[in-house]
Amino acid sequence: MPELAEVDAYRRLAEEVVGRTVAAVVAPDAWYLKRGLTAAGAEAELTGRTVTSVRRTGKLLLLETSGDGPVLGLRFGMSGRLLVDGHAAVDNLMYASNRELERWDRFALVFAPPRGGDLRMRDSRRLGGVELDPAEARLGPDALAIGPAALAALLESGAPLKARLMDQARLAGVGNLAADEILWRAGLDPARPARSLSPAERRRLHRHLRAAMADLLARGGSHTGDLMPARQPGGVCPKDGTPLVRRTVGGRTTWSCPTHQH
DNA sequence: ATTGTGGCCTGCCCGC
DNA sequence: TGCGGGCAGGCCACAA
Repeated sequence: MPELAEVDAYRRLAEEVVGRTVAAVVAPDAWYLKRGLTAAGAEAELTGRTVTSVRRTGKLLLLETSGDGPVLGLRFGMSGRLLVDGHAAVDNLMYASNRELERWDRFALVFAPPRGGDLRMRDSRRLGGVELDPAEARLGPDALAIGPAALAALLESGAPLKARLMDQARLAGVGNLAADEILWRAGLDPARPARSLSPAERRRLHRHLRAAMADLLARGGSHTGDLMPARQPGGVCPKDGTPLVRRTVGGRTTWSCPTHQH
């Protein structure tokens, strides 16, 4: 479930390793290394490099390294957590075990003295991954920064509105929980064709997109939305009390209110 | 090119 | 008490 809100917390945590130099790479899980990367390759490319800055686009966390070193791209999938010096950024992750087991450590940078310490990815379900120099251009604008014109452009499609919001190539950072929250706040039916929105509805969507993402970020997670507590069997709309409807839209479990979402 | 589907992976929870 | 099946969703390969 790490969506934009969680990965941004990871980014802030990862700031603590800026200025530290990689002494060793621990990559015990070959599956976790993507796009041809190997443990030996990661070791060769990263050892001796200093982390110079940390960025985030959508759900992708990026660590820049010194000299002509690679950009390290970290994806967290559903259950990935980030730990720096043994501390986690997010206490409670939905749909993932919150137990702390070292056997779920899939990738780590160990830093050289004097600061030492380490940065670890702990991912029970192994849906995340690590790559060097990820193709950042394949991601759309970040959901916290997208403007109304860019949003209007990505709505030029007959695909379901929700599928469009979750298309990371067009809008980076909105996951399933955030999408439900945004559309619930905006009063829009997730299954509507994206291009069917009127100009007024597009403006409303843009406003709620920005506000909802900022709220989730401030509250500390994509599971902190106002819709979230009702997003379960028997749940009723927190706005009007209508029993929520559960459907699959865009291939994802979708909860929405049949009364106020049109 | 665009859009939709299935599968990856694993822990957890339910019902028997 | 154990076990099997269903479920969660980010992402990618693949099909239409």
